[in-house]
Amino acid sequence: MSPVTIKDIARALNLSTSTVSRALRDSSEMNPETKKMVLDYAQKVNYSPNPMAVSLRASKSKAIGLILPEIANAFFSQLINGIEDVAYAHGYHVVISQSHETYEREVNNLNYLSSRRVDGILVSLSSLTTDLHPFHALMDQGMPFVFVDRVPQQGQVHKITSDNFEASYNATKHLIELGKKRIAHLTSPRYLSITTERLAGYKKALLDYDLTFKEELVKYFHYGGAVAQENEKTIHGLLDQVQPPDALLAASERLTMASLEILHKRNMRIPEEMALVGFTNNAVAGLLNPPLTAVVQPAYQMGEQAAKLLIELIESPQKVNEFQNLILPSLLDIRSSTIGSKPFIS
Amino acid sequence: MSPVTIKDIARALNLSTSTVSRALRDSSEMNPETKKMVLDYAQKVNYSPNPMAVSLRASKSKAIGLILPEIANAFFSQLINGIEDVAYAHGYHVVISQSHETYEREVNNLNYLSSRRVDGILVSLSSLTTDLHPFHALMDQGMPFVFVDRVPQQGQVHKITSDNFEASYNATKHLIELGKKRIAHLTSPRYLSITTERLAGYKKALLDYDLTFKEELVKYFHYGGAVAQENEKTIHGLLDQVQPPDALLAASERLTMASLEILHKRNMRIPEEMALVGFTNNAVAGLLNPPLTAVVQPAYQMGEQAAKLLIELIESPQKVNEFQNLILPSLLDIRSSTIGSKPFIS
DNA sequence: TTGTAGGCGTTATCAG
DNA sequence: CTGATAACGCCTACAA
Repeated sequence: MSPVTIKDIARALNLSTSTVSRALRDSSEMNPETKKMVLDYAQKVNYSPNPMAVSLRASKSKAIGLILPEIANAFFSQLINGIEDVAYAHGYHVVISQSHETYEREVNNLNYLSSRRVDGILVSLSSLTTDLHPFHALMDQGMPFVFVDRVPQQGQVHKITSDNFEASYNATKHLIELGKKRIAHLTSPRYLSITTERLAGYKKALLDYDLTFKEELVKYFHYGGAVAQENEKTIHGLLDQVQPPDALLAASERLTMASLEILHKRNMRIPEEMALVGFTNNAVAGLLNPPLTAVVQPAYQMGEQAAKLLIELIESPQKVNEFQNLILPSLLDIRSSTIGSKPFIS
Repeated sequence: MSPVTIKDIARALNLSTSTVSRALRDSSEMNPETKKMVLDYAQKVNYSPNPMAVSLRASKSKAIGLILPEIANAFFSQLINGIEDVAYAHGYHVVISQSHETYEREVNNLNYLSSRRVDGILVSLSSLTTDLHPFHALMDQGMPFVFVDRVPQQGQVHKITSDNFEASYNATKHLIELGKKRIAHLTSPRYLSITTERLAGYKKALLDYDLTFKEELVKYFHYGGAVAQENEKTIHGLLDQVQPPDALLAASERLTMASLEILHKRNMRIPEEMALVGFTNNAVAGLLNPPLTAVVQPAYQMGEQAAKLLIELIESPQKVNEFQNLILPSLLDIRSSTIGSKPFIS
């Protein structure tokens, strides 16, 4: 009924628990026949070691913590996918927690995970995080950390990101080459790394193509698009400016969809009146009205790499003696919301 | 550096570990002053109990396992959301694993979770699962189980589902009332509960409105829509029949999107030539081309209820002496893919 | 009211 | 080559 233990096996085979343990750990310093006997019996009774006992003994939980803004989002769920696959393959399980884009919950989760004694933590920062002290406090205590996608702007940490500068540069360039002159950029709060990098790519493209950067065409969304009211107010405000934009570059899933929705409501012709490029990993971008030109981040691969690095950090910290900073390329999927082969009629 | 233990506190305060333990557990059988002293000190040094030790002692892991087909899917990620929130609030963490719609990986995950000594398991079955023996074997050993959404067709188990019959009935009725006569149903393999129930709702609506059920208008997808090749072959086949349908009712996220994509490719007018209703929790259903009439399941609530029930089962099994079978209502979001207020031009 | 001792399951060290 | 012992951190009879 209750799980078989080493003690049970020892009793059944008239051996000591140490011998059984040795056999199970496949030690070479023992009689091969004894070993075989133990292994066979263990197999027969379907023995599997109690992970809590192993963990207690080794002071390792074989668990990694994950803190991210939200789960129900194409980018993050693909990211989890990559993380889970790698973690699982290495015998780790993943404890997921969501910050819901608030700093308070993020710190709560951090405390929860450390009290859970996870062996390492993966983080994608909330849009409201400015103070990294709680993270550094844990790092100083030796907890391995890897940041993914939304990483700290400064400080020595391990990070896995996608090439936000390049992605944003290419998206902007694409719009410019289509003749757009007043390209607006809708993005997350300033203090996020992704914001800075995407903004920089956007600016550089303008510069390279002799368009002047206009501050009034950049809108920062405090909640990164998570609050519908803020989205509507700001986007309508942008479109109602005296000199409205002729194209939008939205820097997040939610901002992209909010923009599209508002363009629909205003019955604007896309891309003639207003072109739209958005960062999104949603699989149905091509089925939207109109099919959406999208910046697609390599979410699954980012998850894989992040988990891989974290597990290396956990298992052989000395091997990784420099701070890693891996940058994976994004894709620009060009569709009708910019090239407009199919007219959108509302 | 290393975490504070009860022993550390005992030493610092010149007490025995049992006294410290008692204070921490807020025992009444002790000197209030001693208790206060311990509590204050524990607070000061930021003591938190080692969960592995607690788990080993109590033989409870405070973890629940979750097996589902995939994470990167709007329905399942919302489901996880609900589960996580409830679990977290009760001090449990969730170990997620994906079957990727195969039976083999599902059984692997089951074994992994039980070797991990999770306190209970939540399952949404893969589309290929027919043999429930591995589940029942574990149940017989006392492992609490709750099934969600894709639940076993027979056998005494706890289940949380949405009202598939009603949802499907209403969707079909909606199509009939719009004048559709040849409504096709695209669905998962026959042995899934959701398939049977959705098929039954579909049939009943036809019956109630004097339309005859035609076997050739029902298509079962072995992989539940996960394999693009099967999707295309089957859907094109359906549309190429001598008497093609005039409406589609797709019973899963992937089948819905695959259908829409193929209708696009064939330049069909939706809903005039072909109406489409699909089961999907994708937030952007309203931004699709055309905006999609969707059956939306209460994924978050299903997750909450499932986690709540499982935790009850774990913590007070005697309280739940009957098999629960909770059925939550779905929503039908009616949009242009059926009522066609906005023409779709390709 | 507090302390001692033993055990949860495992493994490493040290004897034999 | 095998066995006894102790320890990981916590809790709880039982003893004082």
